[in-house]
This record gives sequence, structure tokens and C-alpha cells, in this order.
Amino acid sequence: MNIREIAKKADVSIATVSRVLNNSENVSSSTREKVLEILKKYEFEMDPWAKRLASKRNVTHVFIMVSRRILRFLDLKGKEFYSVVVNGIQNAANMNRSVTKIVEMETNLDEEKLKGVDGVLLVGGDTTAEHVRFFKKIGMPLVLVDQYIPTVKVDCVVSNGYDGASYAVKYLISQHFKKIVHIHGFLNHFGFKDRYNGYVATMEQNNLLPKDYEYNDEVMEDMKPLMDKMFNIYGVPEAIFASNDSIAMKVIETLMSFHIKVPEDVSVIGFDGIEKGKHFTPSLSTLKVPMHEMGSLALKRLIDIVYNQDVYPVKISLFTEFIKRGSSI
Amino acid sequence: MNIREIAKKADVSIATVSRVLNNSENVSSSTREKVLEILKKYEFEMDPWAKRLASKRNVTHVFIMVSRRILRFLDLKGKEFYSVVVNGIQNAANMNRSVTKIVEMETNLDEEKLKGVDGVLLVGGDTTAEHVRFFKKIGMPLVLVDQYIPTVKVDCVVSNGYDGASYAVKYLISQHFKKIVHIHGFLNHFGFKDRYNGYVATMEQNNLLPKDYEYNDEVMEDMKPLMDKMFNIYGVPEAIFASNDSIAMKVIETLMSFHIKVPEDVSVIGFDGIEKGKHFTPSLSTLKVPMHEMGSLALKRLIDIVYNQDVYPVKISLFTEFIKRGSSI
DNA sequence: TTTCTTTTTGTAACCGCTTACATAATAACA
DNA sequence: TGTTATTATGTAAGCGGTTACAAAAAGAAA
Repeated sequence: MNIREIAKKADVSIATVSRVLNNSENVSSSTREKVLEILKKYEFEMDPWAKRLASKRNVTHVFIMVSRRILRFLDLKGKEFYSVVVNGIQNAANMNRSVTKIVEMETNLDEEKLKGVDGVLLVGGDTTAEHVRFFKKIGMPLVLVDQYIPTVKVDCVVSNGYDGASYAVKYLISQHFKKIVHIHGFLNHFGFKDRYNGYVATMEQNNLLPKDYEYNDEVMEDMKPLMDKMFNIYGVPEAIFASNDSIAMKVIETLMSFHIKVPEDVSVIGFDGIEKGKHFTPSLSTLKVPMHEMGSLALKRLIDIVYNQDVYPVKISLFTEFIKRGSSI
Repeated sequence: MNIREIAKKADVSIATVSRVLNNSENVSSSTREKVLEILKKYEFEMDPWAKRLASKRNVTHVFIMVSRRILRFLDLKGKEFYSVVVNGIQNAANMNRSVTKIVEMETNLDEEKLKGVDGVLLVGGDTTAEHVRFFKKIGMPLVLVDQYIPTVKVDCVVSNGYDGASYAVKYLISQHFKKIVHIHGFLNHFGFKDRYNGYVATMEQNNLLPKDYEYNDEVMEDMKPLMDKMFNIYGVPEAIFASNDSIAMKVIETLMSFHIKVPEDVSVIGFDGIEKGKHFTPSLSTLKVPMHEMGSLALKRLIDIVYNQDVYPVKISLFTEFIKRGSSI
């Protein structure tokens, strides 16, 4: 059953059926009724791929919105986390006749600026429930990237931090470590919280005492005071699992400044798998999240929403992959 | 850049390009080389939608595999959980020129039986890591439905039990309840575990003592002993959050046999949103999971994998919706 | 009633790919 | 070398929609 058959049954042209299907203006109410009836009678559902293919002539306009904080560090040619993610988005956009524009995610959002925009990707951990509510209110298709807000039902693409962290901890335990510390960023960022939860749960499941320290990775200030505190209260750990690669590298630098050797004295594992960690000394063990894929999945999901009006939002989480390198045993 | 342009550059017909792209046999190695070169030069990627549309003539064969336990209760016209899920699969299959076949998920799997099968959906909480490994080994595209196995990286579609449970608990707390008990099925089923985790975490976050009882929902034996135990040790709770609707209804029946009124004395909330709960007395408050959507999402994901060879597996979780009915205040 | 607008409908080309079938080139054989 | 079998390539018709444009119908104005 396709649009042509429907057209025949309703005794109109396929163009008219298409118009009805797309709520186009220029259809008389009588024919609309007639077509709608046939449509209902045969429970017609449109082939989404045909639709997509045919409507490829119109490009989809999508805004990639990032917070000022991230925007400042966004180098589209670089290999940093969000650079790669945005690259993934743009790549997928290419394949989907979509044009993207990178826009700062402001606090006072303005409907005017969204004229002609078909969908929005909110990238990064700074996205708030307020943002989401704004876009939902105006009915703008929306996907969060690398952020999840449990209290708001909205599509999102994230990495599976919980299981990644869990894997890291289990790995360290398998190396006979017991004193495993977690150093993390602000826990109001979902990504960090998720990894933290995975760390804590896995430690507890193995009857080990979780011990964590929070480090403000945005300002990248000196980590020595934190380490001092840790050494005094907790002693020197056998292994450190960090929230992300930047923190992990900072950890290693700081340990070295205390003349503690990595990985001989302490094993360090990061998270994200950014390029920089590969060339760091010692090269960084990490949980690699498929950043590029994260971006492209988000764009594809957005397109799905824009074109198929998928009603049920989903949370898509990407598996991470453990990469053992020089910073850990 | 499309197949026609490539054809022009390589000075061959589009059919030939298509053949190269699909590793078809009948292409001389010289032309294949030539085309491959152009393809690489222009970094050509095929439009997946066009491909799908054009190859609609070949149907995709998918096996819907369910455990014997579930198969026994599977009534395709019914409204039970897995019936609706399978319905969702079949519906989506219709839209995707796929033919499905329901097959029992055996323990001793046989490669022979999978001749001509393009992909497999493993439905239900009985799917094990062994099953998954078998299919991965033979390179069979695979999606788990309503099951997640953290230790194996494989695509899956599940409901977000954690946040659903969390929502339920928060709701009950907002009604000024403090003594909130959780009655759940076997926790080696991911779905139950996930909901359990959400319950425990949310109770603790609100400084309430989590209290849970396990009930074997498969045999549906008498729940009175369990209740007796609960009343003796814990007293009568103010609210009970159950792992799923079946258990919730069993709970209500049992409470009634103790002359405890629902919802006046105890509020009860289930999970799943099966049809039966709507017509139960009192009608069941529940967290509705979009079962139909779960099925169709799984099929669509499978098709994506079969046709686009998506390499990174993802976990897709569906949001649940709280439906307040008569069994809770 | 005629003419000019405006609205409604239909026709046909196109989206980017696959593939049945026809044709050309090559290989095999007598 | 001529004939036939085999393999390589091309042509063109779809797949199921959208939409520019043309044509017809309906309304408004003269």
C-alpha cells in the first residue's frame, strides 16, 4: 500500500495525497476529508525512507548550540572532545543534506533567531532543563548531546559512563589494586556523575572503600593541594581513576611533581580517549568514547525526529572501549 | 556527490559503480580498481536512504527469538507486555519490507537454522551473554529487546527503569509517604535490577530507608507469607512500589485478603502499563513503558545495522510515563 | 456574461540507488 | 577462423515519496 494506491482509491492524484499527508494548505476540505478517510481505512503509513529521499531537495537547517565555555575552546580542526563530536555532527549532516550552524547557547533564548531552523542540537554538559523546556514549548525538534537530564523527557545521546567506569574499576581490581581513588569534575554534570556512580557502585560491590575528590577541571588550577590532602588523609593510592583525560593528565603531572612514578607507583586511567592522551608521557590508559559517532548519531536522531515526528524520546548511550596504554599496569 | 557523478568520473555506468559498491561478482578487476580509486579520491559515501528504498525489493529476514517461558504466554492478539512488543516489531517490519518469524530461543543454538536470516532480535529478560556471544561469533546482526547485559557490548532497546522507579518514589514522597516498600522479581533480570536501583537510590537520597522483598513472579505463588513477614518485621507500609504490574496486582489482591484497603490504607504503584491494569479494581497506577515503540525501535535499529553496518553498538532506553490511577493517592 | 484572480488539482520530473534485461566483449571450443 | 558459451558492462525501469509547474475550477469584479 503506497501513496499511488491511496490516490487511486480516493480518486485523486498522488500530489493531492501527499499534500494531505503533509498538511499542506491548498487542499479543499472536501477532498481532504475524502483522502483522510481512505488513509484511515487502509491504515496507511508513509515509507520514511522514500520520504527522506524525496525531500532531499530541501535541506534541513540545524543549529548546533554550545555553551560559551565550550565554544571558546572549540577548534573544528582539533581533536579535543567536543571538536570531534561537532565534526561527527557535520559529517552526518553532509550525508543528510543538512546545513549546520554553530551558535552560542544563550540563557535568554529568542524565538526570533530560530526562524527557518528545523532542529536543534544542544551540545555539552552545560545544557539545563530550562533550555530544554524553552525548545519544547515552541515545538522545536531537539536532541541533547553528551548531556542527560533525568527530570526532562527529551532525546539525548550520551556515553555509557557508568559501565565504562565500572569496567575501569574492575580492571584495576583484577590487577590486585585495592586503594583506588576517583578524581572527578563537578558532579552536576551528568557525564561526571554517571562515571562517579559507576565507580562507587563497583567499588562497593567488591567490598572496597570508594574515595573520591572533586577537582575543578575548568580553571585547571594547581592540583597539589588536593593531592596533599589526599596523601595526608588517605595515603598514596595504588590507582587513580579520573573523570576524564584532561584531569587524568593533570593527575599524572602532579604525581610526578611529587616524584611518584606512573605507572610503577600509581596506575592512572582516564576517560574520553582524546588524541592528546595518546601522545602524552606516559601515554594515557583510558576509556574511549566514540565521539565522532556520538555527533553523527545525534544528528541522525534529530533528522528522524524532524521528518518522522517520532513521538517517544529516547536516551541513546554509546559503549566505551578500554584502551590500555602506558599510564596503567 | 552521488553514484552518477562517480560513474562519470570513472567513465563507467552507474550500474558498474553500484556493483563495485556492493562487492558484486561480475566486475573485471581492472574496472573495479578504477572505480575504487575514484571512490576513495572523492571519499564517496552512499546515501543510506536511497539504498534502502531501492533495495526494497529484497526483503530482510529477521528472527524474533524468545525464551520458552515467554513463548508460552505469547498471545499475538493479546495486550500482555511481550505481545505488544512483538506486535511493535511486526508492525515496523511491515513498514520495512521485512519478514519476521518467531522462534524459540534455545540453549543449543545451531547455525544451520539461521540460513537466510539477515538479523535477529532477542526478546526478553532471559537472554544471556552466551546467546549474544554465539550470534556475534557468526557475525549475525543482533539487537536485544528489553534486556541489557553490561558485560557484553551489543545493541539493545530497554525501558528506563531507573528513572521510572525514581519518579515513582519521588511521587510517593511528595504525597508525604515515608514507609515505601519495593516488591520485585528476580534481580538477575536487568529490568528488575534497574528499577530496584532507582528505588534504592531515590529512597536514600531522601534519607528514607529502602526496604525490599523479592517475589517469584513466574510461578505466581501465594504472596501471603511474604506479606506476613513484612508486616511482622517492618509493619504495614504506607506505599508499595512493585517491579511490574503483575506483581502490583498480586500485591493488591493480597493486601485485600488482609482487609487492607487500596489506596486508602496503602498506595500501590506498578510498572509497565499493561492493559489489564487499567481494568483492574482498583485501577492500577503505573509507569507506562512504550512497549509497542520498544519493538519497533528494535526492528528499526536492526535494519540500520543490517544495511548500514553501523559499527558502534548503542543502548537505547525509552522513557516511561507515570499514569496515576485508582491504586494510589 | 465576460474577464481576471485566486484556489485547487494533476502531470511529470526528480531524489540516489538497485537490478532485470539487453548488449558488448572476451574466452572456449570445434 | 567461425561459432558458441561466458563474463563484463550499459540501459532503463523502478523503489515511494515531493514539488515545480501547468491546467482546471471556483470566486470576484466588471
